[in-house]
Amino acid sequence: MTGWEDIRAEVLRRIRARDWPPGGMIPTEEDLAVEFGVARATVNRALRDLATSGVLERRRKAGTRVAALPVRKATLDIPVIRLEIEARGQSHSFQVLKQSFMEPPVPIASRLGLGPGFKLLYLETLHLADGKPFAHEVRWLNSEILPRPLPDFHALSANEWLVAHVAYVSGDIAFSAEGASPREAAVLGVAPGAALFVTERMTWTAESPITFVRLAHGPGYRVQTLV
Amino acid sequence: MTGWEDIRAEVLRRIRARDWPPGGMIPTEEDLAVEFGVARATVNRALRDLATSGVLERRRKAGTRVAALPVRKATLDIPVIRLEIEARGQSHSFQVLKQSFMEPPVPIASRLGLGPGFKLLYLETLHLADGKPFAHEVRWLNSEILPRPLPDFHALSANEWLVAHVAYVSGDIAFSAEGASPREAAVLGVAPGAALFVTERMTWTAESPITFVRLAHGPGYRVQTLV
DNA sequence: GAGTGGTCTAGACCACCTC
DNA sequence: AGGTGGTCTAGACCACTCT
Repeated sequence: MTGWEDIRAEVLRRIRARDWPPGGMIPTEEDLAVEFGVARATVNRALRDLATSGVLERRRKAGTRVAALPVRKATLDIPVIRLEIEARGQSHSFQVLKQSFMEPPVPIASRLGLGPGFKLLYLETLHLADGKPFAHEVRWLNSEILPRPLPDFHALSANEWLVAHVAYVSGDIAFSAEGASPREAAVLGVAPGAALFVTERMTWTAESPITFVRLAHGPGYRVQTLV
Repeated sequence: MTGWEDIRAEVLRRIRARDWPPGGMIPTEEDLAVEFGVARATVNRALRDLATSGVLERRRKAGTRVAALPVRKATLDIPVIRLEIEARGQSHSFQVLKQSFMEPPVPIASRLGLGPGFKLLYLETLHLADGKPFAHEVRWLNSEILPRPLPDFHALSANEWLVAHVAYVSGDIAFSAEGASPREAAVLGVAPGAALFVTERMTWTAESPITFVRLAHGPGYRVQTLV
């Protein structure tokens, strides 16, 4: 009954027990395969998993060592906002506060790699959980590459429409803390300057930017992870 | 020249091209292996990777489908604070502001699973980047399970000593935004109530809590990820 | 140059889940 | 009950990088 997860557990045990101290080398895959009586591929699977979570550092020829200063890798789930609210047992609704077609501010245009004069669809939305303000969303959409016809974003969340109708995208995410602007304060019902948790996302198709989203969450919002 | 990464790329291309739409089934591993002319294990590796990043959903017997509402999985690197500062080309230093042995506040004690009357080592530290305040750290250490002798934490960062001398640990991480307390404001040189980015970490050995850390970062701090 | 991890193969058995 | 993904094996070749 020796699977790769058993081997991973045993390796972790030895690291915790300091049989294999931080910064030290551990035996080769082949040695471990012999010791545990499994194929090398099974050991490889276990060690590879520990390397992707930052516990081990592996290099060809150099071998495998226990990470001295482990860069912990944490995995976060970034769910669709409706699911996030429903997972709390609350009901999700939203209001489109503003919709227009205009040139984005320079910082956003440059981050999307767009020249001056390029217009984007702008959407400002308030997300509500059980009718109470949950997050303020500002979104810039590259309408040129969106499939037609465009839906009525007052009736359908832009996020979910994109997920269902636009190709799977890659992108990056950033978290920060910012003081609430007067507008955000008014919309979210907090004091101006109150600490907001801000999530910024940029998404792309293979070649073109699709959307930039900024989500500002009110007090009490947490992003949590299990390591 | 067909490796599992090529297959992952081709599968992603088909999803992006909507050959395989969101929520739809894709062929079985065996079919794809035949089509691509590789072993099933190679296809499995590619699809497994896409499943862990949230693009695909897989179930035995049910098969593999394109995620309809993709819960994006983002991976964050949580480096040791010294490395984080040095990676910006700045130099790291720190000052221990306070050190004592006392009972923690109830919320922290309960989160660590400790009964009343249990005393912990308390450390309050200011981290500096190029001499300027970078982050304010509050740390509670379970001194009972620490190896002896304890070092002089004024000379050696508690974090790095722990990494080097205590068993590799598991734990969880949470991010939030909070207004600066008067003390944090004074120490970090910001206005009281200013938005701080807060990272809270709890770490454990197999059985016992080791430490609770709260890091408050000043304005401008971002946590970024590549998806 | 040589040793190490990275990957692939072809086949097999199993656990699980839908039918 | 049967089909699907999850995993393991034994062997092989390759890429990288340290010496």
